[in-house]
Amino acid sequence: MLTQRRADILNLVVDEYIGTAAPVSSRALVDRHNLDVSTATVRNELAALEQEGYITHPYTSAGRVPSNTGYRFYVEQLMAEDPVGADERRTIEHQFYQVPPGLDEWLELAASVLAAAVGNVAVVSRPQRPVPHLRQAQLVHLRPGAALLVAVLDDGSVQERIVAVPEHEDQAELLTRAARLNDRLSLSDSERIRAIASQFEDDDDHRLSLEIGDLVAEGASAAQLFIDGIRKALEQPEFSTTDRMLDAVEHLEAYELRGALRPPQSPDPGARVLIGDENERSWLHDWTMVISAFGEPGGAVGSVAVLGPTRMQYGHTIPRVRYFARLMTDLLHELDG
Amino acid sequence: MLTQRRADILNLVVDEYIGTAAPVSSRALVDRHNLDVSTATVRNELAALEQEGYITHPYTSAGRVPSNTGYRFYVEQLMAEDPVGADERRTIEHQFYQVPPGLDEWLELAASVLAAAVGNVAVVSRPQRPVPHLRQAQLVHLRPGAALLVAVLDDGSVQERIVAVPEHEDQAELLTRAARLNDRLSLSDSERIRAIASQFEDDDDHRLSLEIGDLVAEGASAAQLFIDGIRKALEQPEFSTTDRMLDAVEHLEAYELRGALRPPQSPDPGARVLIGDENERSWLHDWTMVISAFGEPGGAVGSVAVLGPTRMQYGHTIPRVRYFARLMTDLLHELDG
DNA sequence: TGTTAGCACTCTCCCCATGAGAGTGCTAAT
DNA sequence: ATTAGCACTCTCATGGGGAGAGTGCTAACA
Repeated sequence: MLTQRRADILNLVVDEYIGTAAPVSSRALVDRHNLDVSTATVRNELAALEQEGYITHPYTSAGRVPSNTGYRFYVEQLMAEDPVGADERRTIEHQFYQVPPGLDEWLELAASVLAAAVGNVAVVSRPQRPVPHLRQAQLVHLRPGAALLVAVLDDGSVQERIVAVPEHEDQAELLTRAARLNDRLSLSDSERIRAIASQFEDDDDHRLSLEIGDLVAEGASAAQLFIDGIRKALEQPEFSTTDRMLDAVEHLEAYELRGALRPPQSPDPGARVLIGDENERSWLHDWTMVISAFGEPGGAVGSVAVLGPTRMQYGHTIPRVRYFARLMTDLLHELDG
Repeated sequence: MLTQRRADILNLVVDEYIGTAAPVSSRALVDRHNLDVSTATVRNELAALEQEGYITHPYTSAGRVPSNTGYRFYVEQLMAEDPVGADERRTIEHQFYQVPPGLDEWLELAASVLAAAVGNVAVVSRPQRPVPHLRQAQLVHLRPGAALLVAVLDDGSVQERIVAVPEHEDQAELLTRAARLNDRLSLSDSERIRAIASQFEDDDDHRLSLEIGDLVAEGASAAQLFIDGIRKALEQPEFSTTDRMLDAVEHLEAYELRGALRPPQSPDPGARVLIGDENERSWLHDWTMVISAFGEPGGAVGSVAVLGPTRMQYGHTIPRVRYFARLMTDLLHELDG
């Protein structure tokens, strides 16, 4: 366990480093926070903190830089949170009421506003149920023999696919067919739908049921993502060389991020912080991800996340991620009436 | 008009510069293409070409670099096209048959394969009609008083929105209502729908018609884009400084690209080439865009485009953009049966 | 008149030495 | 336990110098 003074110094080191992105010297600590000890004493403490693994040296005689362990300790014990003030809340919420109400619009706006608030990449995923159920299927006649199958799921997402239908059936007949299918399949998940499919005597009903089952299953896998703030994040000194920037650009795409966000099972009131290699994906080993879930337990659940260098304004970012998750939960409620 | 020899030399300069990204010297031209004149003669010709604006000097004594005028002349008169060979065709087309048939899948694959083929950014837009018409609308009951309005347009796109419905109506009643609306609105464009809306006596029918009109109008504005190859493009020496790379990253997003691609009115058999400031958008002044349209005249039309530095392998890129546009047209046919 | 050899001149780019500056670690004194 | 002092280390910015690449010009040549 750290002595009080060491903890205080560690706190200052992390704060300072987060602010300046430059290794922190004993002199800087003493001068800028009028400690009543000398630089030599601070140096001794710094050496001790390094011994215990909370900070490191980039080279022999530069200042100190927090290690991942240091950040972890900072986040758990030291950090002063910078809460979202009433004014800030108002400004943010105001923006949501200026946009036509709609889930996608709000999710996109959330990513954009959050990114601006924390100066890093923000990612918001469209909420979905872990196991979506069919609400209604529809067949839209395209031409003889082909129709667009549209499935609306209970998390509000819409999946579509072109399917074959009997040559002679027109839109009216397709409506009857869709009604028949809905009667049997509505409110079932993909497993159930596939099971029921085999009970249809009509070959086409059977085949279409399987297609519907596929669509419902697809709805579970591909959450739509809203991403913003890439440019801002890349401006930070961590990406001052083109190769680092290239690596970042390569991974900051929906496809990769979807994997990193992995659908949450239920909303949680706090925010998880994954520092460096605490994240499984190796491309994130120089990144920190602050992530929270929103939505109703048992209902559709989405994620709000911020990605940035491990040198991140934790005290600022974490409350904001938490706040946005709560805000999205509230907005979701509003949509549900 | 350029003398034959000057044109030949310009051709070599552009070829060489495209290949090496380094200013081209008189020595390089003579050595690598065993010209039967001396470097001094070549230098005279280069000076003349510079006089006429086809090439420039980065500084007094470096080699020559093509100007935009030079590229333009090259593309129109000099360039040797590198046609898409039978093998290459086979390899590419094979990939499309390995993927489950579906418009979105194919568009995404096209962006990816094209990007790989030309080593630059590829953008493919989902085809849409200039003035889309409603094919069918559907109301999916969500909870008392609210439903998901789903509109399928005649270019196959699906738009959705949550709308208010009378409190007491259940799914069955919504079906009847939707049928009634479809009867009147189906096959109309947004203008027409709005006009018809006012003819409904029922207030809710009126309001819902307007909502449907909105959805159809939205379908015209926001073409979905498939983008790939950013990383590859950014690896080129044109983006060797972080600020240039940042600028590129900032603009290579769906939002910006949508503007640059502007929906084509009809497919054209060739490919347009916009070099540097031939493109209106100022952020593209260091870029070249090769763009072609695909689809049916009078039907849904999309774009295939490649974006890269003005120093681009035109002879390689242009035939491939043309080829992919044709390929997408064919695949579209296939989907239409 | 077009072509060429020769040469001075220009500009970049890499290398390296240099020195200032920042910061530490250690020792000895308090 | 703290501190002053100091030697030592490492980075980074600066600038000089030289090699190299390439041009433009001139004068000779076919």
